Amino acid sequence: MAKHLTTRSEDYSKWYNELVVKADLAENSGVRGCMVIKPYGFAIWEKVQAELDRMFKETGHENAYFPLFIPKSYFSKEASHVDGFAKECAVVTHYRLKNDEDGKGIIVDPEAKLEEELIVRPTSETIIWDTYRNWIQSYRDLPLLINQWANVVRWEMRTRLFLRTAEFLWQEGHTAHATKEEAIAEAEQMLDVYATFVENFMAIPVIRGVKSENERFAGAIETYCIEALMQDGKALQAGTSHFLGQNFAKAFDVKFQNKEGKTEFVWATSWGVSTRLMGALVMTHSDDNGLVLPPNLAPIQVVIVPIYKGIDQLEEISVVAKKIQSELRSRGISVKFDDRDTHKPGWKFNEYELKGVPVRIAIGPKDLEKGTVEIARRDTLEKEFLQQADVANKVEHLLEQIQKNLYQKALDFREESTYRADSWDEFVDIIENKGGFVYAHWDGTPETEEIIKEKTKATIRCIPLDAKKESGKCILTGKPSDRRVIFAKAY
RNA sequence: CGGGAUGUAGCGCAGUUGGUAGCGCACUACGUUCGGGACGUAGGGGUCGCUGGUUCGAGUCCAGUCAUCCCGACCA
Repeated sequence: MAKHLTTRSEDYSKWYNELVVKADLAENSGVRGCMVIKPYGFAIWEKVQAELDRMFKETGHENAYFPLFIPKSYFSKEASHVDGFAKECAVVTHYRLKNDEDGKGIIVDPEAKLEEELIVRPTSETIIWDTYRNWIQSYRDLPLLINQWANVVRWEMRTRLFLRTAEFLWQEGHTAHATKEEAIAEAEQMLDVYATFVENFMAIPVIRGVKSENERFAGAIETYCIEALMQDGKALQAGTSHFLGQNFAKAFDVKFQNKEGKTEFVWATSWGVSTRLMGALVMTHSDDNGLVLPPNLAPIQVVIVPIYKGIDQLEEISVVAKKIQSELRSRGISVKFDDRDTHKPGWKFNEYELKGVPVRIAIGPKDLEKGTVEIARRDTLEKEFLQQADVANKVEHLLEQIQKNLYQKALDFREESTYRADSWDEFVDIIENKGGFVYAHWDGTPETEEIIKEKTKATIRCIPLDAKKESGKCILTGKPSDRRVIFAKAY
């Protein structure tokens, strides 16, 4: 499983196994790439949800929920949108089962055919905009700032755990605005929310940019994105925010009266991040010992492992452990005291390393004598002894340090893996032999991008928002270009 | 949908020219252990993906079928 997810040295299966397994659906079901998220993995996702949700609300958004099923006809209303999703939709055609007359089990009742098929949402633009039509009449109803936490289904030809599963969890924001400027500002603001979250909480450095025409979301005028670089040198799109113009407003006839009494179409945005972020987390930080979780996202930030012989010694150690646990908890740190007597200390050390717990505290008989504990950090695997009285201060500080260190390490890696290419040969050499981000000039045409993709498998990840004007020549065609864009092989 | 591979215990795999279904990990019990995945002893667990064929006899040979994985095309 997950053999595609390789570091330079090893594959990620054991890391993933802590979080997720491939869904064990019935054989012959034909459902590929569904996943079961295990409790430990889901706890991380819940932290992602909680923090993002807080940030959405801080920027004025509200949550709502729309139906899973979308009537087929909704999809015919926005042409480019349906083009983008038509090939990967799960379609509900019947609503009833019955016993097979031959007694061979259950079959779909042919008489229970739906008059209009239902599409399991691959994304909710269509049903949401159809609903918004009735919610918006006046400029006073705007802006409409709504987010939905949901699951969606995309029947991909090929799936990859976390990165591209048939069903995945995500949030999708859909907003309506009175002016173009306001909608663009919203799309940019949400990109900023994503970037801030991913960098500060997930400790994953990202580049903010806009997509080229080829990579743009189906139905969008502009797609803003954050792009991250994984340890194997491939790029991963970590989040997108789209300025949809009036495309959906026109397709679904969503109009409002402005202050002058004139009728106008609204301006729209949509934005989303998914459980793919979990894949990014694994592929950014993990090492050969397992997961490495940034403290801000770790369901368990500190684990205390007692080392003991006999129940008497465990009781003595427990007194110290519980004191430390409550000290740390009073500072808002999540602490697990693992006093199971079913596993040995060495086994536990390995288990929590695999799970990526940022800080481990071990307390044994020697520590009881000396009033110390052993403290180990997951990111560097360094260990040291501390006086018990100093633990709370030290750990609080250490968690901050680990958070920063992980970000810095990832950033350093990205810098080392970022290149500038000025000729075609140079470009091909880097893409094929080194991987990473390549800043290069491009003539701005979809045709050129397509040729580069065919030849090297590299695509334009984004046109960075902070790109400086610089005149140069397209690496493929030699035509003039006024700034560099980022190329990479992507997941 | 093209190209390659694979389906045998919960997981990872072996199974020779056809002859009683195996190994490692995990699991259960008891004992000794416990500062980096302990050890011993005794156990439990399988219609060998499915269907059909050849044969006295099929995990093994043949045909079909289903599914999965990897590489492409498609995509967050």
